[in-house]
Amino acid sequence: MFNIIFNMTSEETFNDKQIQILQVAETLFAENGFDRTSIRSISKEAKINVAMISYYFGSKEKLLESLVSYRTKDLKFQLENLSAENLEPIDKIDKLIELYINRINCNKGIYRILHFEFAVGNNDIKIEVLDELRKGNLKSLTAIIKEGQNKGVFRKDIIIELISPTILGTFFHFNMNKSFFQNLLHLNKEEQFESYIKTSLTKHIQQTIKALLIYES
Amino acid sequence: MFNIIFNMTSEETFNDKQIQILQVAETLFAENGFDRTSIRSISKEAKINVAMISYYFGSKEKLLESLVSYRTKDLKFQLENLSAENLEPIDKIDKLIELYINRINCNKGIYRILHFEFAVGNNDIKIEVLDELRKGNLKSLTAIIKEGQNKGVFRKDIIIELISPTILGTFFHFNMNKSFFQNLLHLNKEEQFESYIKTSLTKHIQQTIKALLIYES
DNA sequence: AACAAAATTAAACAACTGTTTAATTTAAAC
DNA sequence: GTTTAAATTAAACAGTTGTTTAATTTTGTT
Repeated sequence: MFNIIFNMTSEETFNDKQIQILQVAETLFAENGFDRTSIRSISKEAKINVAMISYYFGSKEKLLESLVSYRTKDLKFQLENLSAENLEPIDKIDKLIELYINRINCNKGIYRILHFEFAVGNNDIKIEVLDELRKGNLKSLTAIIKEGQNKGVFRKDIIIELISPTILGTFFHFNMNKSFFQNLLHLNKEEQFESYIKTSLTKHIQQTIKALLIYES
Repeated sequence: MFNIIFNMTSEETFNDKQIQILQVAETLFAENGFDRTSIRSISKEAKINVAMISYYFGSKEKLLESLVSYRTKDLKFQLENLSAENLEPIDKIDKLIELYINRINCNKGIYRILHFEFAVGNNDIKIEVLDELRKGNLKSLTAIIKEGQNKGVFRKDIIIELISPTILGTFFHFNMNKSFFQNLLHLNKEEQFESYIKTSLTKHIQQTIKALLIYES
């Protein structure tokens, strides 16, 4: 009857209606979380019938999976170019951190969702795309740090695996306690908060990582 | 009739039944998240009637609030004592980080809950206890850093507000991507993972913060 | 124009949600 | 033992949830 193929694992192409739904879902999931977002609110916001979501995606969870693969499609190759660039290792670190933050900041929605929905004991939802992405990131970072170590600029007793938790952890923690820090740092307006991330927070993280890499105790 | 005072802001004392409920709630909230945990499942696990939760705590959200204040009671005082201790600022930083991690690690449940439930745009749930806790933490940290700055040990252009996001963010990010790091660092057994946190991760964070505080660029 | 497939709809469904009710049992005080 | 308040219960309540049905409209093909 309604012969829709739900598991289009290799190459998913979404039509206009599906993309419309995905965009609304992204906004609402990011705003309220997966559980607190009803498919009725999605359908209402997207101005489509509730049944269309089941019709197109199969279920609410499948909708989330589709959303993830829709948004993390081209993300993978972003960092690889950087480590190949003709820059000093320390400047590469600066650029890498800036790239990280900018990238995540521009795709707040999906990263917020990922951060939440896949970190809980939410083992029902498993996405291997995410694992590949993380491993790719680690590889690029390792290349840069090894280069710096060979040049004698970076210390050699660094646990490289713990660098990105510090970068990303700091950023996410700051974002996730947004209202607290808005209040604390008097960043009431959205643009102020955004600006603070792009300048002070980015600089803080760069400073931190560089200090860790260079400082001799 | 059922004259129970729900807003016992200053001094809340819980009876055995309430503590029993709180403990079960903590486990289930941490395992499945706040939304995915029904009060029926709590009541079933705690072997009490559903109505008892409303009876004792007022509502599901109030239960969560009670849980938070129940678990974060004495952290505040531990930190306050630390900054008053007779130690060099740099050793206080070490101790503070160790205290943080140990504390959070021993109370995984509640911190996992906090991390998730209050980070989303979950503005319905507002807990002033949490805000006080964070501000208290910041105050203790500020005291230590200021002391170090006055002694000429720490640099003066540090944004103190961004220190604890780095400490906590790193720790949480590591924990929330547990399975990834277990795989990456070959910490398959639980005790190995725990041990890694207590040694390598703690050391990494201490090293990072100290480097940031001391390093002259 | 006629037909079939796809898209869209309103309504129903069944299960679950947090909370409240009113009745009953337990405990404490006198 | 009686009285009174607290604790506990099963049941009902009112709402929401994700999903499915079956009917209707739209679209594309011949």
